Amino acid sequence: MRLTRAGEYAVRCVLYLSRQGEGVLVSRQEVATATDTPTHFLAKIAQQLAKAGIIEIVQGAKGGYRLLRPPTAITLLEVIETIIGEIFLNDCIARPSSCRNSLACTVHRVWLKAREQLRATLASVNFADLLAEECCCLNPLLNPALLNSVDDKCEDNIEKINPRGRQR
Amino acid sequence: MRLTRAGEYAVRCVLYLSRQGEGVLVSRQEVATATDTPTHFLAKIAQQLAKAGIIEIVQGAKGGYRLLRPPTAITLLEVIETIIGEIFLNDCIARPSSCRNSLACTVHRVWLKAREQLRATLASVNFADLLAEECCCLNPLLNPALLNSVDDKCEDNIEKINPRGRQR
DNA sequence: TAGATATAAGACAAATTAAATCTTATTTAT
DNA sequence: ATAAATAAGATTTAATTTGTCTTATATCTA
Repeated sequence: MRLTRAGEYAVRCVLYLSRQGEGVLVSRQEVATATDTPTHFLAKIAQQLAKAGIIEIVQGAKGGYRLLRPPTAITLLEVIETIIGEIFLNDCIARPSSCRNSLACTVHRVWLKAREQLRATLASVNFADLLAEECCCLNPLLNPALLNSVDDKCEDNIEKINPRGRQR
Repeated sequence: MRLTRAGEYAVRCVLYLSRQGEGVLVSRQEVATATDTPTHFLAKIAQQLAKAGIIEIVQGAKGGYRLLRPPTAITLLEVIETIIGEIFLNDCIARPSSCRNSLACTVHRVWLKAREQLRATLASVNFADLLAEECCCLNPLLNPALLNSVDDKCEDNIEKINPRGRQR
């Protein structure tokens, strides 16, 4: 029950392109190096992002990728679902035909709420928001707008999970 | 990004035991048949539930499983995390050492919120709640308490996902 | 106490999914 | 034309999930 690595790579890719600016052409090689993504894997991810109208792929020598929209117009949910498909959380909701037992069906209502909440949270953040801080764990100058929209116990949680701090 | 089948089976198992009542001994065979779970797979799941103090396993002839607590004292989150482990949603939060790129780290804050919301939603429902209705898709007599605690657009969503209705 | 019946525990195998790589083809700048 | 870049998809590798099997142990009943 977690985001796949392909999803993580896609987020990094769009974030990197957002930092360079809308419409700026960046080579695949540069993106791959900067985001620590295997080049050929990035190619596949980029193709999906292009199909979704998030980036444009420029072929040929001096080719590369460029963001097609302003970072404010791209949500985290959109990028993630472009790669891993619509989020459903459980089979019972995703493929109702797989649910042959009425007992299992009893939990539908809860899963639907959980799913909608999760999607709403991811949809509430765009890439300009994400760009506003280098890293939420290290940067002491937190963006107030972001603080409002998300859990303000972030530091505590990160501390709890990883007491030694994040490594580069 | 979804609940595993083992998790689904665990929910069905605890739900079935809840229906029989706290402390009532039910054979593994009966649970397996009723919940449509492979017997040996159920055995493994039951062992985890037992370790977590949710059920008791009685060995020997006339053995089986029994619920150790009232259904009101068992949450959906507890059963699910007993089987699939603590919910983290993404690697970056689960294993901070896997996050070598500060770009990826920027999304930590959002994932933490999403994760806490999801866990809170699953923790807000106990097995007495779940037992209150046979199946949220079919039973017209919905439990008002449940309706308050979860998304009231359930029917619409289910309709949207599966227009032909749920099959047995 | 012996035999039957049930679960315990964990090894093992199959299936599925995810991740990464590789190859051939195509596109474009120079 | 050539070089440099991506396209597309086949293939491989790895990880995870699911399911099965075997041997051991416990308990009821006769």
